[in-house]
Amino acid sequence: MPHLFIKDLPRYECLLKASKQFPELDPSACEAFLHLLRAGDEVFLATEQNLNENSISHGRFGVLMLLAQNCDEDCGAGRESPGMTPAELADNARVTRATMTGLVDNLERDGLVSRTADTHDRRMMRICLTPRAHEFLEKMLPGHFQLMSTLMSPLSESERKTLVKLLNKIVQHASSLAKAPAETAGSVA
Amino acid sequence: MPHLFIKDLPRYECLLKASKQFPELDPSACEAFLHLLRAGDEVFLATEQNLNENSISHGRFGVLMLLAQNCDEDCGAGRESPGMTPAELADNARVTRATMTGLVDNLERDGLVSRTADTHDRRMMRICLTPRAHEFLEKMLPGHFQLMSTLMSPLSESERKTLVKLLNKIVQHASSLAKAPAETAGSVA
DNA sequence: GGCTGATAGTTAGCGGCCTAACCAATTCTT
DNA sequence: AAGAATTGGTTAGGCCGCTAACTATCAGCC
Repeated sequence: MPHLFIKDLPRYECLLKASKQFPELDPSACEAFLHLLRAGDEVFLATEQNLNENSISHGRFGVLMLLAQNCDEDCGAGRESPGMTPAELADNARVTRATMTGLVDNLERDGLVSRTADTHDRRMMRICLTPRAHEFLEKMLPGHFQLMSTLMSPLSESERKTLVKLLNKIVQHASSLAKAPAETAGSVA
Repeated sequence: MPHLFIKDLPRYECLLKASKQFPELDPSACEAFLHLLRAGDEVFLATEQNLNENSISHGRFGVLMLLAQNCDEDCGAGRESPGMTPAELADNARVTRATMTGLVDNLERDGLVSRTADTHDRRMMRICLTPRAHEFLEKMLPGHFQLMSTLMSPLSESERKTLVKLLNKIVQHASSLAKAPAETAGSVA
């Protein structure tokens, strides 16, 4: 399931050569793009491996984290019903509701979440963490956080700040592209 | 299919707060980690959307690119049989052979690649691009390269170099972790 | 020549991602 | 109050990852 379908990134000379054939190919942009995908993949796969050793998928783990976070913070803030709805979960996890149905199905089957009908709006369901899920998170989260620290350990504090700054520039531009794709892409060409 | 299952990244204060509860959580590492996943996702999704408009998936596109590259370069270098084997493709694309079988199945069904038996070793297949695939790539690659340029346009040349340098540090460390996970993780703790 | 083991490719089955289509319940409109 | 539009959740079917098990072919060794 990697994002980047290449084992060995092309050398810069190859990109230069390819840019002769395709004038649209900007070698330094291409290089940065490929390295970004590669790095994202690499750290993703590292954490996924860790999650798999705890017998959970990245998707299901994400749902548990969302529930843990929103339970802790919003319950105190005066929410009437506990947990979250599948629609909220899907929205926050950036997947479709259909996908969330499947994730919740499997989490429920494994006894990590519970589905209960909302009392006020009978269309809605409330998804809540079970005690078992809390135990599970308590046990595996330290290792997960440790791994994130280890993965980022080669960078100093100031390097991390620089990295975040550069990545933010890309993300902000990309998300503005997503809203008006045709015009922006055309104007740059 | 995002790598990062969170719509809104947590603010730094939240990470600080969480680090009180979990001493293993290094807020700046966590922040860098999340931003890296987010940025990788964002550019990946942007290109995927572009590929989908050309009615091809990222996985299949990767296979076509591998074939296009290895045809051009290795045919001249004195390879006896044209194309690549499924095993070579799977290895280079970082997926299993079973996955590659499926990808080639669909590409063959769509008339973009051909499967022929190797004459020397009857266990092997040779996968080749069809003329239709060459046409297809000619038509859609300029837009793909253009999009990569656009996505990286917010960064200057020197910023791109810095980004690549930082990402390389992470990747090199991560891949060394992958070979000896237990010891390295332990020693850093 | 005929075992044994390694290698290439496929198949079967599962998880998780998607879209499209579908009901049930709510809300808006008139 | 009754029909229309919206919203929440699920289902069905497809693609694409994976592992495990299988067949066919090749290579080595007695």
